[in-house]
Amino acid sequence: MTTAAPRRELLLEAAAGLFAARGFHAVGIDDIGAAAGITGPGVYRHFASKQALLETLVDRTMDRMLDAAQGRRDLEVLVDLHVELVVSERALISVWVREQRALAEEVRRSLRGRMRDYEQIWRAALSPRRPDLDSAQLALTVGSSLAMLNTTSLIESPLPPAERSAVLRRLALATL
Amino acid sequence: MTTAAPRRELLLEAAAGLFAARGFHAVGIDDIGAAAGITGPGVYRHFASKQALLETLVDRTMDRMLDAAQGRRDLEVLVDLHVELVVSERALISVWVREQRALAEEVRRSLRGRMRDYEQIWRAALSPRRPDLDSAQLALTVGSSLAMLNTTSLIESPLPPAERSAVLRRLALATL
DNA sequence: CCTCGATGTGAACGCAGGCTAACCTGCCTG
DNA sequence: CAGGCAGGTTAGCCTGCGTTCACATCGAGG
Repeated sequence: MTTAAPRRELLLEAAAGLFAARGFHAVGIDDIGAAAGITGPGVYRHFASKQALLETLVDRTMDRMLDAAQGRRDLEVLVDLHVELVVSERALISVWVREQRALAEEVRRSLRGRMRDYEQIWRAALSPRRPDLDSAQLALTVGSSLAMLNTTSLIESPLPPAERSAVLRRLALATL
Repeated sequence: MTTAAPRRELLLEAAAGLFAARGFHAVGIDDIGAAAGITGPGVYRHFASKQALLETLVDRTMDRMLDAAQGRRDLEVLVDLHVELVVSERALISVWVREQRALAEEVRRSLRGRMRDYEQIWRAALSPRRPDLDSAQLALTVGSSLAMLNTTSLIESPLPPAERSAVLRRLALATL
């Protein structure tokens, strides 16, 4: 039924859910293992450490953002792609947004670099539309818009996903 | 010069700065004490626990939001007040936004209730301007706008504070 | 003075929790 | 069929850290 999924993937899903719900530090290795159907120490057959699990999650999320946006020049397409990611992968986004501080400094640096690349794609798509903004204002605007999408996706709402997406899209375009 | 401030206030300031920079769990009691000029155990002369420190910080932030907004009916005034708070108290906002999960469930519940009150004030000010939105859309819009202000205030930017405020204000009004 | 409460200190306790060690099992392969 | 790697298990180590304890200091009143 559910899982032809190899254990490693199960662990990543379990960890994403738990980290999103309770926060990295509040989740124990035993919790993660149990949620994936094994005991705590078994996790170390698949990941070198609890931190490595978090790194993998955050890295993958960043990969997905960059892969999707790579080469796109149309701002509305970029918004749609980001909205799509953000509503369909709430747990990953939550972890990505809130738990970066739990990473080693070196990993965070590389991550910030890649995030800069991502924002650069957005800025390039935005700047022709907004000749009124200088580069610092452009950067802050893009950063805000993304921050809004990321954190808004975590808000509970009775609206069905399709309508949520529509609202998010409208809000993002309004800020841009 | 610096400190006629009683120790208790020093501790709160120190804790706010440290929690904002490193996160609640990554900060030790000894760090907090040291940053306020005493040793770790000395903290317990002023607060019952590390959690109590966090509670006080978060509670105060919520108080300030509610007090400022109480009775206001003009949306632009509400935006200005929030922007003002958010740019002048980055550490408090950072803690308030990111560390609520570290609180006991009971405290979080009460906090969510007060946050609902705060958003209710915003919704009341927004709804006459946006008859096109139903109540769920209104709620999500307000939530997004606030989420954007809160998290954007944490973004590093070369812009001077006054200009940052102006950008934030413009962005918030654009979403509303 | 003497005491007493407020405030701080160094030492130590206890426990949670990440991680390692030692061992078992079963499947795949030569 | 033998052997070995992949992937689990249980028990336990060990460190970090929040918290408590017993004791100093010191300014204020009686």
